[in-house]
Parts: sequence; structure tokens; C-alpha cells
Amino acid sequence: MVAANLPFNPPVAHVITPASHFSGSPMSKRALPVTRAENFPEWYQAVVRDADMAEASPVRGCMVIKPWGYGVWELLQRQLDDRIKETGHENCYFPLFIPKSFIAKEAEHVEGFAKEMAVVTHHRLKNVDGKLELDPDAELEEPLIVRPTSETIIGDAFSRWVRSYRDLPLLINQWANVVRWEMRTRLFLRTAEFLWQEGHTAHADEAEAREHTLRMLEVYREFAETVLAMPVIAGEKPENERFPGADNTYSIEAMMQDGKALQAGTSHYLGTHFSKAQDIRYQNREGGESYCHTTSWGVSTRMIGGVIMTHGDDDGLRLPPAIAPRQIVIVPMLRDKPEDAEVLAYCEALQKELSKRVALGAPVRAFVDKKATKSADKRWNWVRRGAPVILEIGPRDAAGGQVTFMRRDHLRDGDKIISTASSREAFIASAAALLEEIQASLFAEAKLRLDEAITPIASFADLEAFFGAAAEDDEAGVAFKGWARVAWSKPTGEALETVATRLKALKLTIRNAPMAQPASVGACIFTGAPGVEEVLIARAY
RNA sequence: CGGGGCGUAGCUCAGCCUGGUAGAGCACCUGCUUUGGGAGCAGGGGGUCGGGAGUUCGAGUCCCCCCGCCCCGACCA
Repeated sequence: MVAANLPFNPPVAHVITPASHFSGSPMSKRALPVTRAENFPEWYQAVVRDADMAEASPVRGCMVIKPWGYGVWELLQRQLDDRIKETGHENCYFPLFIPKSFIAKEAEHVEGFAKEMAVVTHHRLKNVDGKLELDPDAELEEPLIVRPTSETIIGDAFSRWVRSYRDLPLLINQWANVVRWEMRTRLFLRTAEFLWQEGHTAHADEAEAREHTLRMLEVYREFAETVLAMPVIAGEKPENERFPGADNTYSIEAMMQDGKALQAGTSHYLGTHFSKAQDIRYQNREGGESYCHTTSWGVSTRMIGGVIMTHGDDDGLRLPPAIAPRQIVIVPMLRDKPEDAEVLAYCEALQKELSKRVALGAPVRAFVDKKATKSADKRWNWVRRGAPVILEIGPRDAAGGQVTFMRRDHLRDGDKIISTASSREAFIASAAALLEEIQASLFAEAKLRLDEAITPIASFADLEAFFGAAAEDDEAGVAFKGWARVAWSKPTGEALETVATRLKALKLTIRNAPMAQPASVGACIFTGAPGVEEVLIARAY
């Protein structure tokens, strides 16, 4: 398969020089200083910045999420929260700080997180010769860990909350911030502090806990595809990619436009590891004592990075309407003339009408951009931010009962901006359908890309050829490879480490074993032994 | 934390080699002109040139140290 023409528009003939991307022929203008094809990582950063999503903060690795980015998070959060509650969970809040001894309770858990924990050791500062220093007299008896995840502190609560089988299942979720001191950070994709949701459940028996783990994975899959319009492959992580302390880890994996995989959500079956470590026991029907089987699962602000790299184009972000803080933006063409008042009144009336409509299960979010700047600038700002529908309303529209609109998902025909005129009534009547169509078309576009870019590969040599060929001069991360789907014998322990090492040489990892498996599987590409299942292999974020 | 690259205006960058007191385009402000589309002209605001310490009469430019960002590696939602 030739991958080069998969993700992007045909390579632009009119190469845009960074210093002058707003000059030159109007036909060649793009809203961003760099295209995906030129440099994908730089393009990503440009979108985050120019779409007003977030910015770096004075604290290394931490970000400021700006109103437009946080608005996306709130919509994402609300719709996922609904689903979490529909599946029987209740929200709680647990402390930011976790006693060091708690983390130490589960051996693998410690090992997995020890290298990236922020530790609070003092509770007071002292002024020493005009300098603020840690007060040696205020050292904590036991250091506190800023939570990297909350299994241990929630497990501690569970051990008190669970007495009898009648208390089970215990289904809890929390929305919180967590801290993992990462070596290398990228806005949204990997930050030292991030926002997420973590679900924690305790069950009487293994089968129910396992079922619940998969149920939440399915909630994530449906959520990602329906709300974020981001197609994913749900599957089980190989043993070496498991969450520290889990028996099984499942993920949803999304394909970014550079062909890399992004783990967009995880769900873990924790067995009885944490319940044994933390004494989460219950009295069973027979009067004896049993350990609970626990699960945990989470998605984070990383998903927003996934949305950007799934839907963004060379003009900026394209937001699925379901998570667009403003779905229909009305830009009045104001000209400092008396008729401005009429145009504005027309726009406001239009906004009011649109807001009465319901699309994707919620009132339409329509907005009139009254900011006193040039309308052309306002238009391009909304293009970069990815507002799904942008209207430009001038005096002629107002007088004639018309609207002129652009669809952000299909902004251009070649280099030309597609602007459509419609009667006001027809537009209002079809606005909800339009938003739903945009939601569907963004999904369809990404789904097609994902499906076409998964290549079955039957031998390790072919895998090397497939991924290795252009690996050398791929400094800008341009070469699009997509994913490979291969059969393997599911080795464990050292045999698996060997596989991982061979893949690492190609910068590859096993993403997951998709839930949907074929009836029969070929020979393992690593060992030649009979295959047990098929797995996806990719470069990853 | 290792290897490479880079930090000059809000953004994209020039100036650094060959030291002489800070620039361009876009953005922003004011005025005039223009008006179905990222307009034109004129004027203007904005930078302790990432930070510190040195060499020098003089440092954006040379030397040293530190910090941050980006890419690759190790680690990871």
C-alpha cells in the first residue's frame, strides 16, 4: 500500500514559507504557519496555539488550558460523565495527597510509578536572610505523594466501605487532576499534571469484575466514536504494556494523521492484587470472607490531543459539533455604517432562533462574534479554532433574509473557500441536521483513514520492510506508515521481552489485540509458532 | 537523564561569522480611504535580544554556567 496519499490533502504545490504565510496569492493562504505534511509535530503545536486551546505555563510540563480548550473539555466531560452515571457509577472526590506508605502497598504499582512521583515533604517555608527556604522543623513525618492515580487511596476507602456481599458491586468514579513527572511533555498529549476521570469498582466475583472492565472499555469506544468522532480500536494490551498491578489492561487506540497510535483510554481488571494489598474483603453468602475483585479505568485531557490530531487540517482545528463550545458562529460584517445596527439585530435574532434548536442531544450553541475587529480576522480565527459552522452576515443578507455560511469540515474546494448562501428559514430549519452531518462526516473521514491504514503483515521481514524503509530520514515525522496487523503466539515473560526489543529497534510497540478477532489466525511472525491472536503494531505517542 | 537543534516584539523570522547601542512581515493602536470578504495609505505603541556571570571603552553578536522549548533515545494516560 502506498501510504503517502492517505492522510493529507495532495502535497501543496504552493509551498508556504513560514515568514510570509499571509502574503502572496490569496489562493495559497492557509490559516496556519506550517502544514501537516511539512512538519507534523510543529503543526500540532501551531494548532494548539492558534486555535486558542492551551499554552505552556511557567511550571515545566504543565499547561494553561484556555477557555476554548477548557470548553471542549467540559463538553467532553459532561457527556462522558452521563455515560458513567448511566452505567451505575457515582462520583466521589478523594484527596490529592497520598501517604507514601499507601503507594508502597502494591509491589508492581510502586515499581511502575516510583520514577515519576511528585513528593511533598514540608508544610512550611522559612525566611532565611530574605530567602524562602524549606523549614527543617516543618518536615512531614511521612512524605505525601501527589497522586499519580488513586488506586491506593480509594482502595483504602473501599476496605472500610465494603463489609458484605450486599455492599457490592461498589461503583465509584472521580474527576480529578493527577501528576506524573514525565521526562518529555507535550501539550495535552503528555503533561506533568493532567485532568482525567478515574473509575474504581469492587466486585464480589471475578466474572463480574471482568465483565465490568470490558463494559467500561465499550463505554469509552462508543464515547470516542460518537462524541469525539474519533474511531478507535478496542483491544487488550500485551502483558508488557499492562498497568502496574493489573491482571489485564485494555485500551482504545486511535490513529493520528501521521499514522501513529494514541492510547485514548484504558480499562484494567486488577484481580485481587489491590484488595489483598489493602484488605478489601467482604463477608460472602456462606458467611466466609472473600477478597474483592477490583477494576479501574480512565481517560484524560490527552483525548483532546487525539481530537486535534484526528480532525485538524492545514487551516487549524476542526471540532466535532458534539464538543464544539460554539457550534455555529455568526460573524457580522460591520462597517462602521448606520446599517450595522440592522445587521447586528439580524444576527442576534438568528442566534436566538438557532439556540432553540436541538442537535446531537443538546441545544444548538450559536454565537454572534461582536468583537470590534475586522470581520475577515474574526472569520479566520474561528476557522483556526474549528467552529463547525461559520456564518458571515452582511447588510445584503440581512435585507434579503439570507445567510452565507461555511462548513469547517469541508472548508475548501482546492484552494477556494466554499461559501454557501441559503435563506434564513431554510438554514434555521436544517441547522441541527447540518451539525449532525458534520459530526458524521468527520467520523467517516477518520474511520476511512483508520481502516485503510491497517495493513495485514505476515512475517517479521515484511514488518521491517514496511516500517523500516523510510525510518532514517524521517526527522520531521512525516512518513506515514499506519498500523500493521499481525498474528502472534502471545508469548509471555522473557520471550515477550525479546519480541518487545525487536520491535523497539523499529520504534514499534504492540498496541493491542483487537476485541474483534478472525476465526483462524496465521503463524506468529516472531516465533513461527501457531498464532493465538492478531495484534496491532504501530509507532505510538 | 544521553545525542542533536533552537531561544531576538503577540506570531514567523533577519541581525551573530567580521562587537559600535535593535529590525522586517503579519498582528495591535490612531486617522483617512476602501467595502460581499484574510484591503490601501499615513502615523504610532510594543523587546532588560531566555537568565546569570565574564572579556571589552562598548556584547543580541565573543567566552563560561544555568534555564526553557523542539526532535531522537530511555519512560509514559
